[in-house]
Amino acid sequence: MTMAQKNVLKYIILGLLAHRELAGYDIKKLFEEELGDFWYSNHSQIYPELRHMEDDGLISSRTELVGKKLEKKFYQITKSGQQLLSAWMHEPLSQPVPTRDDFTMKLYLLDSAADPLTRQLFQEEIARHEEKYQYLQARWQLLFADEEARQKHFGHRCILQQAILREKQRLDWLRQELKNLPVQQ
Amino acid sequence: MTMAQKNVLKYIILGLLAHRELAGYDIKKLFEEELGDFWYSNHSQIYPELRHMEDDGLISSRTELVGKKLEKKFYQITKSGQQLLSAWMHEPLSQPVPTRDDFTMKLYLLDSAADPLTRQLFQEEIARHEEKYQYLQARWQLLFADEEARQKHFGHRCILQQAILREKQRLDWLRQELKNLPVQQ
DNA sequence: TTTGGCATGTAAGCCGTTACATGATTTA
DNA sequence: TAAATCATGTAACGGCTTACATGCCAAA
Repeated sequence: MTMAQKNVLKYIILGLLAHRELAGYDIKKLFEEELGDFWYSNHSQIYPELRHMEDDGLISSRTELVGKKLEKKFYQITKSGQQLLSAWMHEPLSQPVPTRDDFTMKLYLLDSAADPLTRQLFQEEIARHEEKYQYLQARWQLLFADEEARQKHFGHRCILQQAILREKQRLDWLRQELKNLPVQQ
Repeated sequence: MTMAQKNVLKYIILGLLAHRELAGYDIKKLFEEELGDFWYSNHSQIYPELRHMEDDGLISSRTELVGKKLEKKFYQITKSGQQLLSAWMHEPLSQPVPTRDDFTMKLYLLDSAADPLTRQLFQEEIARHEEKYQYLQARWQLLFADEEARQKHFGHRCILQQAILREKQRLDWLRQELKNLPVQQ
């Protein structure tokens, strides 16, 4: 009954192509550079998916020459693709999935707060999220420092801001818990 | 290089068995009732994994009769299993994976805050997280209402508390953003 | 001219979901 | 006695990762 993750990559690609035409490599780059914190797919998944979508008539393509021999294949969304994208955008959100986060699971499996591993685990998790927090803030500065940019790219601003807040909240909680751990000698 | 999620289920099972012996069905129940927000596996994955782990000598088993015919197979962790579990617990945490959350992706793909879909999306996401927030708080009341219980089950208390805070923070942010959306007529 | 990035592809395997399947036991 | 739950299993399939593979182009 749940349905869960039914080829979401397809809709992501449609959504990206709805803004402008892109080649497979461009999509790969978007995942690596701009979207990586929220969605990622390998090129080995992207290229076959694109051809499959073209077979289904959701997208069309044209080939452009880069240099003298290298061909770059740009894809455009079709009417049919736009309809499918719109249908997905209007579909109810799927149920939240388990976090499957290894820190969380290791923490759960610990017997007591006094276990030396506990402190180590918290410290490691803090370092991991501190790094991410810094990285996300740097991206915010880079992308949305000025008011003008904040007006454009509404969706992008939104999700980046939410990600930053999430990291901050998690760091606060982690540091609080670490402080309350029993001291070992 | 990344390694990421290398059969974590195996270690979860080892961690659970480190506390007490369990049958496959018990593990399934734990995922459904106690752990479902953080980890979940279907029984069709659990049972083959258990037999595989027994073949590898990580766990052993004994069979108990329920009623007159029904056999229940209890598994215990072995020395070898304890060693592997400990090694995993000491392993560095894996890198955070992309959220792959459909709300986040839909939001990113929206062109502007003025799109009627935006408001609808926020409202739906709020409802989704409100429900989860209520559910998690009910679980907290049920499990950790009294001080005594809070001392035991350290790990469980920790991750439940963090999950509640996470939902709360997300709800606050969602409501704030919704308030700031341009009004439509 | 060499190195790194551009550009696209195939294939194996793992993890997880869904569905199919069977039968016993307990509870209402 | 019927329905719900206990208890365990197999099989098909899809999504994602990893590895293998090829060749062109731009910049140092």
